[in-house]
Amino acid sequence: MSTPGYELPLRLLLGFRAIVDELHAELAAQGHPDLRPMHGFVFQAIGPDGTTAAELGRRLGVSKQAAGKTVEHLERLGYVTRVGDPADARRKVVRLTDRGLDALARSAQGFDRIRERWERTLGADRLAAVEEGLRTMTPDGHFPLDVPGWFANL
Amino acid sequence: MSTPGYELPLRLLLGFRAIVDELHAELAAQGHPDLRPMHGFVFQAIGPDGTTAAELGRRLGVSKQAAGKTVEHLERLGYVTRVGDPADARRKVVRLTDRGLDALARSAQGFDRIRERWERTLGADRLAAVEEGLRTMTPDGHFPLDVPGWFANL
DNA sequence: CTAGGATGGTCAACGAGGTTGTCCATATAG
DNA sequence: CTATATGGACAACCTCGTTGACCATCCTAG
Repeated sequence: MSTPGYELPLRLLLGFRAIVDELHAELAAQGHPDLRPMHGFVFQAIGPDGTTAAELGRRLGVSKQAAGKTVEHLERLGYVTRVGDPADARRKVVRLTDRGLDALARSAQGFDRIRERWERTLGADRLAAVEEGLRTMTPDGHFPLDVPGWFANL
Repeated sequence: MSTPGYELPLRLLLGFRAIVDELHAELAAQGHPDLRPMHGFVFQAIGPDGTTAAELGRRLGVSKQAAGKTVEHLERLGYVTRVGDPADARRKVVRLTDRGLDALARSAQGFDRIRERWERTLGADRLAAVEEGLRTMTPDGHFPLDVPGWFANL
């Protein structure tokens, strides 16, 4: 009786979830209790130069209205601001605030800490084997940002 | 420059997504277009002998009401039936129909096929290293069904 | 045998977050 | 200048998970 095929995707999901849950517990303890898993993808999609709600919706794989609601929510939480574009009166550019940048930095540090914990538990070689195997089996290059839209249909 | 910590969860998610998308495409082409990715895990949780909605909720980590709604939905799609338990008039046992068993069998075969493809690409030992590492780092026992809500809400 | 607690199922209200449809303001191409 | 495309906002609706409440049924301790 070999390993059943369903175990692999299940473990992948559980691993992702375990890391994300741990990260958000850290973030909550560091002054970001309202951040949710999808917000990291939203911050990445906004990018350093900011973007519009419509463009954000395209990047995230959701409608512009849904993106607009998310932006409004993050604005209430103080993570983003919307400023009018002098070059185009229709556009309202969404930008990360200092608080948003702080959350982004803490997320990066948190992911590094969690990886170090995996490394201590598994050992450097076994963790490297996992990462190397996943690197081989998953597409390289740009990480897709349409995760929120994809997750909704799960 | 060592591996950034954010790569691991991203690769885990990408791997999960790749497998699930591939299986979903197969199932849709085999007469199960309404089956959504997480339903396979629900079928696994129901098991060959059937269960109650309350027990299903416990196994999936959601409320009994949510499990009941999922059962109702799967019942409309023809994948499960609910039959009264003669030994306990409170219980309504959820069982897989022939269609449900067919979907379960095709899912299992699909997952196995995809795992074999990973094994051919990575080699048996490297795939085993990935699975073993994930097995070490992820908790046993729960097939989380609340994934969409988890991703958006917490 | 009965009283009290635990368990299973269902109904109702709510919230988060997504969707489509519509409308208006503004840009831009022909 | 006009026609089309785009960005933003509003409204109605859907899906799905949650909690709270309620009732029927089982089980166990007196």
